[in-house]
Amino acid sequence: MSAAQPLPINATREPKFYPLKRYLEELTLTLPTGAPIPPERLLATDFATSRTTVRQAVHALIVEGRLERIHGKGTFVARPKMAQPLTLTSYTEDMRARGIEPSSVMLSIETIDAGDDLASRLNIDSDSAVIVIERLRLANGEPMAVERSHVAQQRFPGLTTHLQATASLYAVLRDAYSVTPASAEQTIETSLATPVEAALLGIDTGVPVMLLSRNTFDELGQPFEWVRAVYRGDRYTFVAHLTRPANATLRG
Amino acid sequence: MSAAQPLPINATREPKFYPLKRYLEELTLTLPTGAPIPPERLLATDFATSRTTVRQAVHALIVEGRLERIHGKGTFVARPKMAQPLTLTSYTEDMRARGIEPSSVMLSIETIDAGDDLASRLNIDSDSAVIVIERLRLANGEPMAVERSHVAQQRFPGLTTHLQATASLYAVLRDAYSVTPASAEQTIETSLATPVEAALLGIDTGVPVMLLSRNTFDELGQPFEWVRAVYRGDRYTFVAHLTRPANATLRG
DNA sequence: CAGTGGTCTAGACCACAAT
DNA sequence: TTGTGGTCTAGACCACTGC
Repeated sequence: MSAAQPLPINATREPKFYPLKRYLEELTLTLPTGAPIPPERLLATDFATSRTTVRQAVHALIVEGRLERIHGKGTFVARPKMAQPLTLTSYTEDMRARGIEPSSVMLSIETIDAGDDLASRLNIDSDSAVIVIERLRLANGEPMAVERSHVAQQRFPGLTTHLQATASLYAVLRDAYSVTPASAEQTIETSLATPVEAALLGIDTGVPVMLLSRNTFDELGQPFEWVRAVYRGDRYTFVAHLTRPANATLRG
Repeated sequence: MSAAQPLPINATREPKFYPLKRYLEELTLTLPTGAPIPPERLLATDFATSRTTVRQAVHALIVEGRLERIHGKGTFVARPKMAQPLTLTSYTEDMRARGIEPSSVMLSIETIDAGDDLASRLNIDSDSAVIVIERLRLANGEPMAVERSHVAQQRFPGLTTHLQATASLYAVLRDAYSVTPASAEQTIETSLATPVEAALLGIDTGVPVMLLSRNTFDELGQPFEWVRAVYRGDRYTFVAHLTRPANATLRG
């Protein structure tokens, strides 16, 4: 750990929408879930500002999961976020454990050429065929994530047919191919919803989302799946339980 | 896993800034890091749109870490993101391991009353004193995160004095109090930078950030620290290595 | 000084909901 | 039809950089 450094910190210029945002934030604390806040045009005149500025404040609270807009109806106090643990238990298990009814919608199953990137992630040849399974994940009927799983076709022959019967990929892999996930390497970063993702998740284009990328390994340490999933940033919190690596030095 | 459900998916209406965003995204791939893109006013006339719309496209790419704006100079191609592993190794260790020079700036040390929330997180009384340590984390001199650590004063008497000598909290806890982190529970969610956070991190108010909240436990399972940190969403990716819980059922 | 990004405004017009 | 949110515009004015 180095000592203090010259600090290039700028002055704090508070944007004009910020006081309004704080006002609305407090309002959401006093109002019950589902209660409407005043219309944008009224807030604009009341706070002597433009509607654009009002919308900035409202937008910030929507991204933070405090407000919800309904086109033509109004803007309302939203329900609190859900938590998603960072474990290798399944989406179904995790949701059930917290009393949420999970479901999935199969959006598409297609076969593509691996290409260099997918080939190295799945440890296969670049010209191998890869099955791409796209699913929408829901919790209590509300869209939560769009998930795209990639597996090697040569390793799971007939997988597409098996998936006609069950939507559960991991159940098929376990029952038909005796493959179970043993470990995974996962990254999480912020991203912005594309128009397609936004439409599927029922959010606006360009709002912040959590981009999850996971490489899943079997008991032999072989990668058998690569997943790229987009989670709603306004409805999800990821939770991780950490333990110390055996050889770690701790100085943080 | 439930079967398919009625799909409430809206039509994909692509916003006007999206084609321009794609154009600029490709441009960042052909240009080297640090190269400027055309000025906003020029892009507006070239693409027959308003400057507001141009700024939306540029903003999206800034949030994604592809572009960087410098006031009065221009907009430039940014460097790629860094990765932050989700482990209990220290910030210093993690950064050094990937060839990045870490540093910290102590922003403030103060003592406050615990209150109900902090009391339950640290397993102390509500009227106990809590030491709050706020630090700015940097990598190669660039601000990466603002971290606020909370520890019980009664457990670490004289901590404030110890911290005058070293900025490293974990080193002091280990050397002076024989406390080492054994496990932690951590959550990650998206948030928006407040004006203060934005000023410290050198980003704009309201851009997406990663909000990390961590409760750290010692070898006896006692919580000794609660941390709340804000990481730049445009510069960071969190990485987690997962292994399967012994009793987990896997059906995902 | 000219050129760049930063902020904010007033308003037009569209899309959707409720009546 | 009225009232709500959704999108986009043209432009004013400010702040900063570099000459």
